[in-house]
Amino acid sequence: MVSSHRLLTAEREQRILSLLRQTDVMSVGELSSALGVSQATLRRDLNSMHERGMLSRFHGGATLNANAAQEQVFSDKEQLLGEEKARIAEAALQLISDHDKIYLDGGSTILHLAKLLTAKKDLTIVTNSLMAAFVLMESGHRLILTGGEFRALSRTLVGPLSAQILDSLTVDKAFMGTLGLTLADGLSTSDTGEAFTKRHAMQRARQVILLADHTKVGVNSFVNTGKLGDVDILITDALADTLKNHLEQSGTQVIIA
Amino acid sequence: MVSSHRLLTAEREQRILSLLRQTDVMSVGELSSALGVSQATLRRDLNSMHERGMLSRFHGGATLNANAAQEQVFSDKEQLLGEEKARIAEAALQLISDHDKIYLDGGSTILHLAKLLTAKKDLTIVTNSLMAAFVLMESGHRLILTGGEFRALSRTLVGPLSAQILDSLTVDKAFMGTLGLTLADGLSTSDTGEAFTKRHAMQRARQVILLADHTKVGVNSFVNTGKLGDVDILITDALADTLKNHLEQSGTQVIIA
DNA sequence: AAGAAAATGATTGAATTTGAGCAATTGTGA
DNA sequence: TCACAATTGCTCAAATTCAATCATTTTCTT
Repeated sequence: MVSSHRLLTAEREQRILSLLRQTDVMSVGELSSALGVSQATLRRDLNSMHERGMLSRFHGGATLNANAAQEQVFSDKEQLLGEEKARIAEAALQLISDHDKIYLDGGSTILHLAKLLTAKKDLTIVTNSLMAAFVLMESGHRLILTGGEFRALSRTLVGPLSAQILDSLTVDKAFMGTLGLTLADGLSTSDTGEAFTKRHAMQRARQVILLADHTKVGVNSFVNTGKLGDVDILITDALADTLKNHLEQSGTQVIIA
Repeated sequence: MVSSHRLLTAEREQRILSLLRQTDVMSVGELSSALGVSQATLRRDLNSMHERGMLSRFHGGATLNANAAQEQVFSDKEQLLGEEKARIAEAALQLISDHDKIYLDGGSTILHLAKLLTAKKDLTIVTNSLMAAFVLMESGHRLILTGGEFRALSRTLVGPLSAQILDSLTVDKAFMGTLGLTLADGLSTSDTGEAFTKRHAMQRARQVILLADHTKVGVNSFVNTGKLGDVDILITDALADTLKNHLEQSGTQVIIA
């Protein structure tokens, strides 16, 4: 909405990151005089960047160290629809509270979300995604992997073995991805092992939150992984009104990010 | 820059760690004068860092976590004794045939081995090591992770949860690492969860192969993980004749790489 | 061009951090 | 075992930083 403002703040953010890369730690005062803006503005910038997981905040300044390693890691298909997925991930982040126990499914949208979790404190994170595990390795959160057979295509752990651990845990919220989503057939994916694990994960969560960009809507993949009714909240970037109304009438909250 | 800038929390923490890496143990007084802050502040820092597992506290001062000193970050550790570990790993590779089902433990020596496995065909690899999993992600081998709680220091999956999958599988050969190895106390490691997983893994293997460089010999860490008699083959880079004879007489084959 | 919306900078009270003093605890050596 | 010294955790005041608020400026929309 305010594109030229964004350019200015975006420029500041770039310079903040650049300065932090040079000098690991900087105080609010140092940064403020380096950029020629007031400390109030800088605090607003730092807090906003921290909430988006771009840096670590502490009393008196900021640092990049904690999540510096994650920056360049894995830029596969994250480029594709990066904007939309980032927005969906940020909306999902708002649903997470400190001390929550959550499940993270595979997929690049959820990988986006994983990178933002540094902004939260003391989470218990259960996941079958090897990439998410990699991102969260140094996060300080409690991290539990489901185990199971590794599927190279999605880089997730799937199949009957994965259910052994999964079935013995319960989480507050499960953040799920999907390959397809239709009114008639519900959720679907391409691999039977993957579907098996998804179904078990969704059963073990008090609340199921589906992250799906608009390209997934109307697609029916190969194996069914659940009904739309299993989803408590759908977060997407765009959705036809008819489908939106239908979902909301059947009890699924829809968030357009 | 501003010359009179008080040290920020993050800055102090970095310098504390850096000082401790140079000088294993430091007293509160030494650290306080080295950083130019009061002892009260330093105690608060040390206690906070201790709670986060970054160092060990004792009456009068602090030291790097007993484990951290040994296990540290992988990039550092892989350099250390790289020659010896590479030779041990190559000797271990000779014991693996195509189509084998094997278990890979954590540790940098075994990570070396994992990197060599591209030379083999159609292996089934079970592991609790996240680093090994990353190395083998694109290898084309069948890869199974045990699951369990992630332990940052060793980057492995440990604890009771890991046993659920482990106990339902059987492998031909288990390639194990260790932190300590003595005639009297057998194998030992620093974490109870880690020990639990190691014991289960060794039980599920027809043949247990221990990879340990000479720095591990004579060391007794914290938790016992098994007897020397549980080991079928020991691969190391150097071993005193007395110990070698003793092992061979009790049925453990010794390979000096 | 006028009005609405957003960003910025200053101000103020609240919250956090720091350092010093003091009682309680721990470790040490006789 | 006892006493002595050192270390620790605690509380309190001073200093710093933070979050919230508001006037002002800038930018966007109509």
